[in-house]
Amino acid sequence: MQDNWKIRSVYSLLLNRYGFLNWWPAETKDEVVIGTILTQNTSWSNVEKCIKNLKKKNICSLSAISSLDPKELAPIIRSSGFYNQKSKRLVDISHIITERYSTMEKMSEQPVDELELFLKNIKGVGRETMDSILSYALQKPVFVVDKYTMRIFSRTGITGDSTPIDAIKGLVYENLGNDGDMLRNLHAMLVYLGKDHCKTKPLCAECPVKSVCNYFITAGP
DNA sequence: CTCCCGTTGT
DNA sequence: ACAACGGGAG
Repeated sequence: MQDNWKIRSVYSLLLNRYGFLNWWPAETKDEVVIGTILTQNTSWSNVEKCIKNLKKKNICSLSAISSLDPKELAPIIRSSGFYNQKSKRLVDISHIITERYSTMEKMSEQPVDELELFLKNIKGVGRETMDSILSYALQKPVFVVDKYTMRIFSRTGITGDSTPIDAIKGLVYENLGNDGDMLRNLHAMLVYLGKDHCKTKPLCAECPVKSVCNYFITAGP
């Protein structure tokens, strides 16, 4: 057990600023899965339009998408970028999930280890997408590590520059516990912090965690 | 390391 | 016009 005061400190500073966020904008579990694929290397505003298009056509569900031809789906999700890849991946994952579990409800009854093995073998589902599905669609107690997490943890000095994802997750579980709602809230707050302050060119002036951030204290502006 | 891409902000 | 932005596969 490696004790890391800074991570606890960052959590409470973030909670202070953002409060409890009930996050991942989606109406259904299917929609979360669809969103995790569409938002790969893409900002959320681009994804929203796709979701809107899918809803308008009444095909915003895994069962509907599973019977689509990627060729006809591609133009509908165009605004998310990489639409040819994502179109194939989306039809593929919809097929595989509905085939195996029928519904997301059924799927969420399975233990995490089994779900991990299952998800990890799907093309187009990498670490972050898998963890996002586990956490936000299936309500499992999993911490999602994304680009913002890495940047914020490394700048603050919570982790080193290239700490592996598993180590980051371990650090979070050991110091903050593994309550699902808390883990989802932490990830959500880190996303907000990343968008608001911890950008490539950081805006430290109003940053809620600057008091414990190595980047601000030493190298910072 | 390269390819896959549209949207938003400057 | 052009830079910033953001995951995964091969």
